[in-house]
Amino acid sequence: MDKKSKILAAALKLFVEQGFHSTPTSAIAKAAGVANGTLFHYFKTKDELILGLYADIKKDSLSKILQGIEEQLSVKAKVKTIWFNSINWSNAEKERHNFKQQFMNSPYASQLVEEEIEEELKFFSTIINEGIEKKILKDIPIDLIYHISHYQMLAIVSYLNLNQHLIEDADFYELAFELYWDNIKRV
Amino acid sequence: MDKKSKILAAALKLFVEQGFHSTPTSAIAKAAGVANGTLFHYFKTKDELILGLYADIKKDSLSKILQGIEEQLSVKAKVKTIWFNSINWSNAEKERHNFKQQFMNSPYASQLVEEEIEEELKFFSTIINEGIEKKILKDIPIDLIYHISHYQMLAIVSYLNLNQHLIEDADFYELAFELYWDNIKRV
DNA sequence: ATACTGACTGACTAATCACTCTACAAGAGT
DNA sequence: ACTCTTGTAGAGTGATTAGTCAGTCAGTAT
Repeated sequence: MDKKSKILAAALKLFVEQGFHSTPTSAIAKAAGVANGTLFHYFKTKDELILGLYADIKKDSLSKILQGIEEQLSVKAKVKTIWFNSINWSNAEKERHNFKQQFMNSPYASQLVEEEIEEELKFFSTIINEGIEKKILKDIPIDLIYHISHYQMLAIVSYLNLNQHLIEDADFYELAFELYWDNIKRV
Repeated sequence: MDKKSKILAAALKLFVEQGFHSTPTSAIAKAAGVANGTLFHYFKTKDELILGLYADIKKDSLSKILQGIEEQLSVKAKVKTIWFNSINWSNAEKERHNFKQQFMNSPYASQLVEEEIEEELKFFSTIINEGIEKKILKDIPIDLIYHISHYQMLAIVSYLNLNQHLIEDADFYELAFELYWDNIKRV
């Protein structure tokens, strides 16, 4: 692993444990096993490191979430795939998930360009749109469906964190997905 | 307003704007119009101030959320009241809401005693339990319903923040509540 | 009057922080 | 052999921070 990756990995771990501002750059460098100056060689400022780490994580999450989406799948199958991918990613990448949440709920989030926020929504929208047109999904605003979907997944991830024994329980996922699907499907 | 309240108010504003750790205690004291030492007279450490502010906000939120709950109301009416109260509180107290979110997603959250977290759940549980027993609500774990409810409200609050024009739209609230109710009611 | 209390002050300090600077090493291109 | 670039190091710096401390002052009880 090159030093830049080591710095990012160490930063992720420490930020999640201690928060952005109570994690000194010196501690990150030390944990990464590099010199103080090396950190600033790769990231001009601490903020750039934080923003860079977020961008990194978002990219990773997005690519994992879109895996296995095929055009010919039914709307429900597509939605289910995204739903599973999202929750699996959050379960598998707890630190990254926590960082994302901490970041999104911090004043840093407002430093993001609007466009960046929309990237995930853009993809989801296509599928939701298809569902609405085919009268499979409720005819309500797309970004309302997106918000509800996003937060329902967060709810499941949070619930699973408190009930670790369910993480391997396939039945639970089926139940949770059907709960979600009932919420957005047309009746 | 006494100085302690002024300190809490100033801290709230600055924490939401700049985050916990990039808000110096000196800035809080200045914004509150008190001397530096006064802040430490009321709060032994900065952490105690942050934790104290959270406790304050939680108390306020809880009391507002429980308003108008009467024993003789139907389960649906009770749930609806809580749902409306919660969303109204978040809309009206944006800064407090943001602080709560920032706090809950930060490493500070883990400093909380388990009991404290459960306070809100305890009240909600009684109602959910009644609903399950009367076969009005789905027969799934109470804290799963709680998680789904909590996050669905967050979704609506977040959606309203991006669509301010709906904040006064009574129809929207009815729609959003029915969406939620469909999710948890027995079919 | 006297004594006492506790809110309040703001200059002060020791520690910590983000970031800079100089130096050096290894490789690549000429 | 020569520079030029890139990566790496870590001591150093000026600014900033949380928290302290010695003391002022208004109010209250005796």
